[in-house]
Amino acid sequence: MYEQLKLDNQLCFRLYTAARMIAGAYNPYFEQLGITYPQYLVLLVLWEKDQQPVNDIAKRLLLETNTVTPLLQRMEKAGLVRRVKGEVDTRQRIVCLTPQAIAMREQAKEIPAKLGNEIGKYVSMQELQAMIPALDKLIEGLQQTNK
Amino acid sequence: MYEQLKLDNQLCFRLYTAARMIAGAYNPYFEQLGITYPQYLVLLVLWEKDQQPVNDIAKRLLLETNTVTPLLQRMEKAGLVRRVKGEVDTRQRIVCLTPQAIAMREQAKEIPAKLGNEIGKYVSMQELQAMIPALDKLIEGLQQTNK
DNA sequence: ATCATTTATATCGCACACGACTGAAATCGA
DNA sequence: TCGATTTCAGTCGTGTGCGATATAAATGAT
Repeated sequence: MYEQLKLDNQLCFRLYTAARMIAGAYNPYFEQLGITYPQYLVLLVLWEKDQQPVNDIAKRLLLETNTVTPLLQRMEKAGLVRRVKGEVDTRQRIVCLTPQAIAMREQAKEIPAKLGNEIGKYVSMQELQAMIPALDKLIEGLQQTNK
Repeated sequence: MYEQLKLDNQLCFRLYTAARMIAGAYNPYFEQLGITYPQYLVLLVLWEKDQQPVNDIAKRLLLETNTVTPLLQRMEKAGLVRRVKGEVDTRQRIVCLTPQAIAMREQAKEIPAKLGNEIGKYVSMQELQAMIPALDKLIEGLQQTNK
């Protein structure tokens, strides 16, 4: 009767838990670098393309600006980024990597492979890869719905 | 060279985002009930079996007690649970559903199906079901590693 | 029986996440 | 051109998550 309300039947709980578990597995590596998982995501975005306004970073990570702003402020305090006033559009704040954060890329380079090894002990890469299209469709769809 | 550090190549980012998106999709329903997603998870656990100590709930949700305790305190303040001293082991706090929370089960019954419809617009149930074994293996594996 | 260890819960501090809202700058429309 | 609207970034309040730590009760060892 309440079959649907059983925890074991809920895909969402698994996604929620898996995300936390992976973040936990990343943590030892991030600790060495003095960053957090969301800060790592910001670095990924900026390593791909430096000097982006807050909004572009937020959109890329599918986060709200009121999440990203404080995140960037903490990263600035930690010496990872600078936030300079936009010249074309003065409302914007352009986020730039510091030399320290640029150098950090070399350290971080090995992390995904290490995580991959860790996770690969438990799940085959094939199974993991197979999840990606479904996740992308889910994200794409709900992202529209939620706004 | 830094191919591994591209956001698009990261499974973890997708899990993290998908979990947030689904939570967002749940929110309209939870708002009506005056609960949050983690509180809903606690209710799922207690609807299955009432009167559990804090530790059992935490273990079931794979959360730390220092996450669950404040969660339960908020739920107690909201009139959803009572936390009574354990009689056998006085260190324990047995968490009990209030009549209000028991009644809420009827309201909540429809939620998973509604979410299923929502998500089903974008991803087939088959694809979603197919992810479950991989997620379970991943969670099981990392859960051990992370402690 | 008594002391050391373990266990159950809790507190504290910090870092997200997000809804609601604000202020200032850019843009749009008549 | 000039007032209305939109956009960008930000603040504030609330609710998680979790590492570190505290406290009291239960358990184990001698």
